[in-house]
Amino acid sequence: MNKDYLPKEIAIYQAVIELFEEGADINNLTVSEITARAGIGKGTAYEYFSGKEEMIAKAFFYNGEMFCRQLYEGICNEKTLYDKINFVLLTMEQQVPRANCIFRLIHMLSDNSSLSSWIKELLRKKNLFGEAPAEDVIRKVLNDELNGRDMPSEEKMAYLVLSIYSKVFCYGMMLKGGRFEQTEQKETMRKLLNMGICREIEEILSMQ
Amino acid sequence: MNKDYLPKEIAIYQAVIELFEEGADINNLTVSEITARAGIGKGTAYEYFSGKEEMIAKAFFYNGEMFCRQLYEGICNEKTLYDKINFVLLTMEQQVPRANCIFRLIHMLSDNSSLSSWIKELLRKKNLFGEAPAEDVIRKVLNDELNGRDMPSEEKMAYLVLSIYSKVFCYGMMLKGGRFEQTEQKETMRKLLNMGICREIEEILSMQ
Amino acid sequence: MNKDYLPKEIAIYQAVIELFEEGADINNLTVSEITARAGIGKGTAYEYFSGKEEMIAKAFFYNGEMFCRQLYEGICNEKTLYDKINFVLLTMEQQVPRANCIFRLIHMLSDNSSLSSWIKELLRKKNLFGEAPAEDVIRKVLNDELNGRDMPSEEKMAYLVLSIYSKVFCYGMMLKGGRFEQTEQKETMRKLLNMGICREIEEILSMQ
Amino acid sequence: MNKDYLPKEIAIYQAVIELFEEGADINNLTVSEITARAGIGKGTAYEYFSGKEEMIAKAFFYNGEMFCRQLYEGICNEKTLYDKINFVLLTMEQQVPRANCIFRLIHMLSDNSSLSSWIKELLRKKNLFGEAPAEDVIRKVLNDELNGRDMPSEEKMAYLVLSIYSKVFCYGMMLKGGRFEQTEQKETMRKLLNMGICREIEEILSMQ
DNA sequence: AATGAATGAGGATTCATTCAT
DNA sequence: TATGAATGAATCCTCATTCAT
Repeated sequence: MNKDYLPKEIAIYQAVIELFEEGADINNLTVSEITARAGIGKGTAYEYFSGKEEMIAKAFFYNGEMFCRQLYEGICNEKTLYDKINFVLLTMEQQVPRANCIFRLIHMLSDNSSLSSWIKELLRKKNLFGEAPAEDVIRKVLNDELNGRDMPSEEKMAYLVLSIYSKVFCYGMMLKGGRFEQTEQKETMRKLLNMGICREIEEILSMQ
Repeated sequence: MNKDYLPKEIAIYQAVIELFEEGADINNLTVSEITARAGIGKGTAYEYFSGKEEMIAKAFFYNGEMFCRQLYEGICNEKTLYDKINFVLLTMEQQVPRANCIFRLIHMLSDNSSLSSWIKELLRKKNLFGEAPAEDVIRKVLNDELNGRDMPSEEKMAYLVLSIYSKVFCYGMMLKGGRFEQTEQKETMRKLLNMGICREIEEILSMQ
Repeated sequence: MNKDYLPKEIAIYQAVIELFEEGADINNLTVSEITARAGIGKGTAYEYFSGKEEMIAKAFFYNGEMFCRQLYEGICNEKTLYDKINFVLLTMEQQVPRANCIFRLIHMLSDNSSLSSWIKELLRKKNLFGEAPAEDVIRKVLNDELNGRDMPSEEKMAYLVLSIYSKVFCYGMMLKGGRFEQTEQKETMRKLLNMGICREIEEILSMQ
Repeated sequence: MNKDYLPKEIAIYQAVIELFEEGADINNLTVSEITARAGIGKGTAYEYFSGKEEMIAKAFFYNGEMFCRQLYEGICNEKTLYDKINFVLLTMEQQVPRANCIFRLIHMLSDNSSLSSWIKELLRKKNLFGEAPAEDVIRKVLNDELNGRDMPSEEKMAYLVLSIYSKVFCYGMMLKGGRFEQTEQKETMRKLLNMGICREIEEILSMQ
């Protein structure tokens, strides 16, 4: 995996992510800050990247890849659909800063910024599109669940994916926004969301 | 309404929104561009705003208010819940650029940028929080629907709001991302989303 | 004349020329140095010029124009051809630093530098080419001399111009290079050059 | 000859000259470009030269030496003064790129650049001054011509050298500048120049 | 109140040079 | 001896903000 990435490259990625998690605004991040944090010379960064934009875009992309991979591995360890979804929601609750990076990445995609172009380019290179990496995970989970049952139409699948994605994503956004501060609130909401998702899957699948 | 806003103030707001809709990146918008588009002198803008950030934040906030107001008026003209939701989804399909401004506003809230602080400050001044303006609308619609029925617990209300909000928001995001290109695709998705929302409301309300 | 030039523009031109005359290498001149010397803000320079190159190229061009104009006025005050040429050679002896700017300008034209492109562009805008401004002056002087005599062929005229230009130019170059240090040396050389030029004109004109 | 130069040294010289002939601006030449073209490592160049300036200055100096040597050999093969001069003018016409390097070298001498200092230093080491290498050749040719006649005064010799040098040099400059595009134009000019030079030599020598 | 010329702090980027291998 | 990865000083240029008019 990481064989694909050179050490200095990763140092830059981590520096960017750390700075972001510490509250920096990516649009005001400076190359000096990044390289100082990464512990390398300013000029060195330019041996690996064409410019600041590439550093930041790739950093978020890299981080997104790692996060999705971990998430997917965690999901695979769970048996039931309910537990899988619960794992995802819990992970988001527990790893708010890491999740924020993902949200920022998704937001970036709908910026008109040049970071947006970079991210889209990176997704294209991996044959992925837009929210696709998350969508991919959801589709895999749904396919596992469908095992032995009738495959619903593509429209219904797309709807299910959107429905699940939207709930998970917006729950995460609201967590970040500081809603649901108390633990019980989160727990209740998590259960309602999970039940809602499971119920909807059943309903869609039972439509003939 | 607009009595609250001075003409030059509005000129700035419109300039910012126009530039954004034409593809400008808000983080690279310059005061020169904004005032040139607004047709006023650069110095004049500083008579009305403390700085660039305030101009942009308030422009998006103003635009969001106007959009929500229009949306709410449209909703009020519809009778059934299904039609109300359909109206919202259709509006988003038909007014992608305007909707984008709203999405950008929502994204801004989870930036670490100073624009984010400004928006939060503005929301606070209006006693609103986070996604609250949208949430407000949803709550009003739900309350209309609940008329004469048992009020569900606050947790369930919060869940319903999140569920509805998330579907509408993420549908809009995907529209912007270029998914659902064909008209029939959009129509099918719109119906499925609307049915899903209505079904869920019924289910939550029927839980004792 | 100077109505064509704004005060800050001239301030930049003079700063560049002064710095050059003080021994600065134009390729290592910095915008900071130039604007500091001109007594204006760094940013201000960019209100008048697209970049450093334009500042320097236009400065030398402006200086060249002024020098040629003065030279031409001086020439017009002299009666005989001999006195005219003597005036030019003397001027070069007495105003070595100013003359250097002209030489540098001429050298610039055969650089592959971007300054070269700028200068060529400026000459083109004035419908002049290459060494043409100097050539122009020489042609005017020759025409005065020819008054009432047969006009030689264009080839011969071109040759005369080249011959006169080359002697004057290379004498200037050698002066700059520190040759002919003693006053008598200069005087002898000046006389020989002047006689050579006059003799050659006579010879060419007397060829049938 | 080349025993004086190490292979890597020559590789650098040729790289610099090639890049210049291909249109590079010497002031924007980078060490990377030079060493890449020379086919040696960047660090290696620093084993042979103290820095970039030395590389470029010595490259032009080396090239100048080679060119002058070849030119002188060619001149020696010609019998009459007219043919010798014709050979020089023809060589310049036919080898414009090579000649350009010489002109650039001469221009460099009147720069205030550090390259200028290097060139001057190199000339000093060879007991030569300024335009001296070219002057040397001219003096030799003149001495051959004077064989058996009265030696003119040093002033007159200096004048003759300047006169010849200036015509040849400025003709080359104009060739480079794109004047005299047609073959016949060049031929006519060459003849006029050559005749002018020969005539002047005769006149100076016949002055008692 | 309205303006826009002037400003200079700030930051991205380049590239000559070094030095560990 | 040969190398090229790493460095950071140096410099161009942008643009938010001010202030004299």
